[in-house]
Amino acid sequence: MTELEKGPTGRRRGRGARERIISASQQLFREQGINRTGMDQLCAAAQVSKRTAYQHFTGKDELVAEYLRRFDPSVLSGVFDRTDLTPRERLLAAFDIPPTTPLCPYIAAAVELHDPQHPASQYARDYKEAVAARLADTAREAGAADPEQLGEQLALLIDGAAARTRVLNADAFPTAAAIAAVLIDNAIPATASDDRRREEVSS
Amino acid sequence: MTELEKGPTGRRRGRGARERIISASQQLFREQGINRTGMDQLCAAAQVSKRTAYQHFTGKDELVAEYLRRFDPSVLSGVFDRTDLTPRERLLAAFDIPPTTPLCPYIAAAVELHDPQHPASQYARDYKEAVAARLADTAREAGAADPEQLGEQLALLIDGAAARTRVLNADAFPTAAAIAAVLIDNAIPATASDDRRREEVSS
DNA sequence: TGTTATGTACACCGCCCTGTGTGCTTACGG
DNA sequence: CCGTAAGCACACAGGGCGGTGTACATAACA
Repeated sequence: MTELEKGPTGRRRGRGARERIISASQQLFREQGINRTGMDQLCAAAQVSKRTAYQHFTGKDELVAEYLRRFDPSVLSGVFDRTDLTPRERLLAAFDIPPTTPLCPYIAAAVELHDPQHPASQYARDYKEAVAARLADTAREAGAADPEQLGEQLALLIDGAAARTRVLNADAFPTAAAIAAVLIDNAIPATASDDRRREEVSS
Repeated sequence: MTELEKGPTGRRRGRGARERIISASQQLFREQGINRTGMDQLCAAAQVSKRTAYQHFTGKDELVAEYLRRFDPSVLSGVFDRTDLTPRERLLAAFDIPPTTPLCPYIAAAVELHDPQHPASQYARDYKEAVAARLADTAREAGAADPEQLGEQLALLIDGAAARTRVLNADAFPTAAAIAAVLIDNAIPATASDDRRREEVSS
């Protein structure tokens, strides 16, 4: 069954209702949250009948899981694949988020679902660990003494900035970037090639 | 830990139903989240009739706001008022949270309510800013070069650890504490007192 | 052509939620 | 003692939610 997983708008037989549903959920779940988005509204936004939606997904939970599963490409890839930046610049670029980003949906999902056993919560953990791993890879490339530690630290900074931005309604990523710069400089033994700002502690 | 009897509000003849309601909401909203806690369940836990609850609070929103408003004493005070610690130790003690703490309820509330105009969201902002201010005060006491910046940075670390703990279901505060130690040491010009501890082993 | 998978339109169910209306019981203060 | 206000028990309204049943329409492919 369902061999229609052709990625680009699977023009198999129907007219891609499944993609429209996922696309609508990407938008609505982000804008309004998961619990505040009803299936009626979602189906209306996707221009899909409710019956069709429930033929593609056994329930809302499965849709939520798929919504989280399909996320990495949009945020993760854009930063780490830039070859025009040095590894150190790439680490810092992770904190240059466009102001359009509302909030990391994985944090929101973990709070809203409130069930660590939920499949979507598992995807959230996977994503968070994947981000930390990629940060660690880049940290290793940059010559950090303990790449795993630095990766975990930078990941924590990103999450902190995301959470704080949400609560305070004010961009907290510059603060996180400043911390990241300090951590990176402290973690890289002695790199003369980079433009790192040696900090003489005020003075 | 419901030690609800005899609040200062018990001036009337009633048996402090209001305090019981707030106490129950403290527990249930934290354990289950706001949206997942119905008024029926809450009233049952508080041993209060639903009618009484709605005579004390015009609606659930008002109760949620009050739930957030009454929080600072339990978490905030315990750390900053310890005179047995040096300012630097006090800053680090903010990351020594007991494992009983589920998650900063302000972050959860901001996600669950999803409305920056909600009065509870305003309380959340006030609290976050108050914590940052107290951290800044302590940082100033510790002799930091830029206390406000350090306070904001440490506050971000706390929020990041809270969010990450929630998503990954694993304690992230040790990592945050390690970052905090680096930031503090970098921010304090030259600690002649030299009370800096040995480097904590960060997992 | 016909079959089958896919999608549509709309009504519908049961559940749980916030919030009320109504009448009754209790505790206190004068 | 009685009066009054706080609190209680119970039922119920109104609505949104997730999810389903049924009958019909369309596109692809044999």
